[in-house]
Amino acid sequence: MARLNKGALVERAIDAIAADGWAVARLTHGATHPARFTMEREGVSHTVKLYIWNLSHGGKSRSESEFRIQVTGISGFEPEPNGRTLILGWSEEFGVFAGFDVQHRLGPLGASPSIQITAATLQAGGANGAAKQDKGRGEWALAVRPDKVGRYVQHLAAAHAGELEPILSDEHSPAADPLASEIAYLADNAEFDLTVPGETELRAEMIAGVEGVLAALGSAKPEPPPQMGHNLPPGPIDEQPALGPEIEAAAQQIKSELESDSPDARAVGRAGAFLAWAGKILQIAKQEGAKVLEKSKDVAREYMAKALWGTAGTLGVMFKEEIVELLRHLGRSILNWLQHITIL
DNA sequence: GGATCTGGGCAACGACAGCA
DNA sequence: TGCTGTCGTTGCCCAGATCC
Repeated sequence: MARLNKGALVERAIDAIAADGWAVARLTHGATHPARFTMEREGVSHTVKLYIWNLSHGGKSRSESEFRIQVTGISGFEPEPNGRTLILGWSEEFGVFAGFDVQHRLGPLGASPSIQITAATLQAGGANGAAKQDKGRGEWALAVRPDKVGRYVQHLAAAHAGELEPILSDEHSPAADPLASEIAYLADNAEFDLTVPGETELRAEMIAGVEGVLAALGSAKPEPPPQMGHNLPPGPIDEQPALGPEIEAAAQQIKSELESDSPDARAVGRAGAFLAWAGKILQIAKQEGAKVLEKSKDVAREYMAKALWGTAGTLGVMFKEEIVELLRHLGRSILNWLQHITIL
């Protein structure tokens, strides 16, 4: 089986992440190993350390199903501080990456240690997008198709806890949105210190963002259905907004927490993750609506002039266009705040 | 500048140990 | 006994050094 040199292996992984919509900036170049890079998307940024080798069969004396990476050239794995650390193997044969959990590989290495994964896992990963294999002691090895690698990095901890749903869920799920995912991750996993300098300024920024959302919601009540004419669109324009009450409730909850003396950062984070995701869904609704409306430029112009859009059959949303940006901006503010108060 | 040599890195392979 | 993980050996490949 053809194998790739180190530079090509790093390139393969970075290309996969970039193809998923992440802006990748390399911090190391060529065949430097481990490679380091940053990946940024929609206000979410990760610094990543990448260890990667070719995935090869275990040998003639081994089970046919056994594949592995052989860890050479390093004396041990060093996790990226405040970032993600990937241990990958690339299989040209299966067209998937094998991913191993650095948290289980932090001890001293042998002379040429290997980490195994089965052909069945690799095959399932190629077929389904991702697959997991229980290696015991709470460790999960993964097989991840290149188009899912970006999502894998985003949900690294959950994936190696055996949860594939965030990697495999569809593009409308919260897990598919980096901003909502990162906020939710911090809300559920980080420890916070509200006494750090600068917290009050960031909190004030969030309150302003929440008030902006609430104000926009107040002025985005459904308008009377437009007259149906030969050039007016049919469909959801006359439907009631489905996400409006939930967005308003979440925004009010955040506002209430932030105005208290000791806000619950987890509650703010969870509500904030929902609002960020709601913004994403509205954005998708807008884009899908635009696709539909491409067939009639007159209709599209009229729609956009009213700054309204809708999605038939999914959410039935109908909002002013500015709400998308207000929700996403608020999401970024909440992420910034959570990161600021996270105890390292 | 091109050909050849050399050493290091790494993948391939196999032996062995531990464990269920 | 079979499976899995670790370790050592072998040989290939590549980059740098050297020579013509």
